[in-house]
Amino acid sequence: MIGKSASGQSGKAAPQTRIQRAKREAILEAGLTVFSEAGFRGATLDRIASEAGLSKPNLLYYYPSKEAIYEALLRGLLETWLDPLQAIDPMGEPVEELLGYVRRKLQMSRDFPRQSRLFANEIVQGAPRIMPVLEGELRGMVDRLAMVIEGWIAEGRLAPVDPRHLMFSVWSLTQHYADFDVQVRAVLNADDPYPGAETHLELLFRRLLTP
Amino acid sequence: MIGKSASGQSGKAAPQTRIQRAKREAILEAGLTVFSEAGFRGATLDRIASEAGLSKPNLLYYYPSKEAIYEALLRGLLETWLDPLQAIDPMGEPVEELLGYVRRKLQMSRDFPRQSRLFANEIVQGAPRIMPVLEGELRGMVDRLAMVIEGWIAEGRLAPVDPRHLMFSVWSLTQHYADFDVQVRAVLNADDPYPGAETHLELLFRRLLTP
DNA sequence: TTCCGATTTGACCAACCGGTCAAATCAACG
DNA sequence: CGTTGATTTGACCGGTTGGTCAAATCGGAA
Repeated sequence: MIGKSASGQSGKAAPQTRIQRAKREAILEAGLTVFSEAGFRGATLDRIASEAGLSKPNLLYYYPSKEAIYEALLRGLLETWLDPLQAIDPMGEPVEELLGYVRRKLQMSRDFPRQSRLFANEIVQGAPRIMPVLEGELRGMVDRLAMVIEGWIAEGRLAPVDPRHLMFSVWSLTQHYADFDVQVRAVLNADDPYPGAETHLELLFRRLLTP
Repeated sequence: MIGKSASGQSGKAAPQTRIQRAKREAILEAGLTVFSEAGFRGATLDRIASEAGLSKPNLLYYYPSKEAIYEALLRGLLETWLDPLQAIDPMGEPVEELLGYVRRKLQMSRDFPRQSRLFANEIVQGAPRIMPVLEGELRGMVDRLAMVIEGWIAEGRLAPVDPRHLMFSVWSLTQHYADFDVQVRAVLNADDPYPGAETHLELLFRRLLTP
C-alpha cells in the first residue's frame, strides 16, 4: 500500500499540501461544470478528468469515486446556498430585508448559474442525496424565518402572506433565471435578462409585501 | 425485409391499427415516467420496456431508438404545454385573464408533474433538442401576448409590468410546485402544497397586476 | 386448415463507463 | 547521488446499455 495518501477523506485532518488542495479544487471546478450540464448520471469521469487536465486514474487518486466528487460538490454548495437566508435581520425593516434577500439570490443566479443548475438537477430528480438536509437544516431555517415574518405581519409592518410560500416564490423566481437560462434568452432574443429581472422582481415583491 | 412496418415514422401516414396506437401510447406513458425521473441519459430502455410491459426488442419495434421515444414525448408535450397560453382572451378582463392563466398552469403542475419535470430536465440541461421550438413557436406566442399586455397597460386596465418577465414569473412560480416538489414537501412537512399555493399565487398576482 | 404478414423474443454485440492495478515518474531530502 | 514516498499513467476489467438479428409465434383472411 503506497499511494492513496491524498484520498484521506476520513481520518483526522490529513496534512493537505497546497498542491493537493489546488488539484482537488480543479477537480471540483470541472465537476461543477460537467455535473451541472449533464446531471449525475450524464456526467462521465473521462469528461471531468479532461476538463480538469488530469487522467482518469489520476482523478480517482484524489477522489475515490464519482459519487465522492458529487457529494463534495453538494456539501460545499449548500453552505453558500443557504447563506443569504442567514443574512436576513429580524431587527431590520421587513420589506427592505426581504428585498435584499431577493436581490442577493438573483445575484447568485447571475454569478453562479452552474451551482443553481446543479442544485436544480438534484432536486428535480428527487433529491436522492440531499433529502436529509432539506428535511433538517433547510426546514429548520425556514421555520425560524417563518416565525420572524409572522411577527412582522402581526406588527402590521408587512402585508399578510404565507411565509413558506413566500420563500418558494423567492427561490423559484430568482433561480429561474439561472436554471431556465436558455429559455429566458430564447424568449428575450438573447439579451441579458438580469437588468430587467431585477427591476421586475423589485416591483413584484414591493407590491406584494408592502402593507 | 419483413417487420419494421410499425415503425413507419416517415412516409405518408401509416395505417396505425388500434393495437399499434395502444402500444405506442403505453410506451410513451412509460417513457414519460422514466425520463422525467431520471433524465434522458439516466433512463434506460430496459426500464422503459419493463414499465410498458414489453421486451426491449419489442419496444424497439415500435420506436426505432431511445431518442425517438424522447422526441415523440417532447413533441406531444409542447402541444399541451403551450395550450393555456392560447386560452388567454385579448378581449377579456386583463387581470382575470392572467389570473386564469396562472390557475391553469398551477393545475397542470398538480395534475401533470411528470410532464413538467421532463420539460425542466430538458431546459436545465441546455435544451439540446427543443431549442428551435423555444426560439420559434414559443417566442412568437410570447411576442404576441406581450403586445396584448402592453395594450392593456396603455389602456390603464393593468399595472405597468414587463410582459416577458411577467411570463417568466408565471412559469417559474407555478412549475416550481411540480419540479421542486420534494423540496416543497420537505419544507411543508409533506402537506399538500396546492391549496396554499393557489391562494398565495392569487394574492401575489392580484397585487402585482391590479392597476 | 393453410398461409402470410405482423408481432414478439432470446441471444448476441460493440461501445461506453466506473473503477483497479502494477509499473513508471517525480520531487524532496539526506 | 540515492532513497523514499507521493504522484501519474497505460493497460485492463467487468458490468451496463443501446441496438441488431434471425428465428419463433401469433392472428386474421381465404
